[in-house]
Amino acid sequence: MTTSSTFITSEHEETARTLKALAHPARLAILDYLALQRNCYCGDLTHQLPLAQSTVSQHLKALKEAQLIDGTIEGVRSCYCISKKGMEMMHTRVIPLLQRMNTTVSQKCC
Amino acid sequence: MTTSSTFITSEHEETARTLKALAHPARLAILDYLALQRNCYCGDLTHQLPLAQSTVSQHLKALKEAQLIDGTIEGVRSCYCISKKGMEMMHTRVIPLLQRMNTTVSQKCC
DNA sequence: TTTATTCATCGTATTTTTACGATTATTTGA
DNA sequence: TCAAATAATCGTAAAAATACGATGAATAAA
Repeated sequence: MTTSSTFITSEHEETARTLKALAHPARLAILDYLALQRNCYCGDLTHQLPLAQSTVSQHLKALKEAQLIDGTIEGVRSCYCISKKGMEMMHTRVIPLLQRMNTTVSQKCC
Repeated sequence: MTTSSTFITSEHEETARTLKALAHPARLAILDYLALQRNCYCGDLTHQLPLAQSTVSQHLKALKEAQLIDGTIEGVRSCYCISKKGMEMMHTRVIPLLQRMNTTVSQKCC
């Protein structure tokens, strides 16, 4: 399903990619933690989450590929934080799309 | 991953379920169409989307189970529309969670 | 009554996601 | 130099998502 028709736009495809990266309880928890703590290491998350280190690393990779977080190597560790660019995208693309679904809904329609 | 720890809250799990239902280009397109048209039948969508009728029906089911749309049988057809209740949940749960990720982001942090 | 229309559901194949342990690479500390 | 710590990556197994055609159930039209 990468076939973009006029009905399914590139906006739908791009937004769906971002939403897919967000759509996991562990990844939401990681983002919430980062929002609160400003930044953290992979190990911090591995201690908090009921998941193996390799799984946490994998979730971080997914968030990074979706440009929702940034990661920097600090010696032997990796420091992660919420991506400013990703948050901009969230406010310019994702949230507006979700909000415009509300426009014509006034009462029961069918 | 249904193990709710103190780190992964029920809010994260519930919101992830909603986001997962949203995280597909065809489903976003359906919701966008419903927001514009107010309501439509399964057949309308099947004509528009590059997908088989059974697949469209399956996507509609996913949206319905996530309480994002309502469906009513009208004779031989099924009429779908955006769920008022689902939109309320979007504004009280989903969007606030996405927005609070932005709070502590001011500049590059790692 | 018979036929056509519409849509949900079933069965199934394929792909993707999720999770884990093991391994590897890098860096720090002894 | 050698051992420990940290995190990424690899290989892999299991589960979930996605898509399709075929079928079935219900209604409407002939």
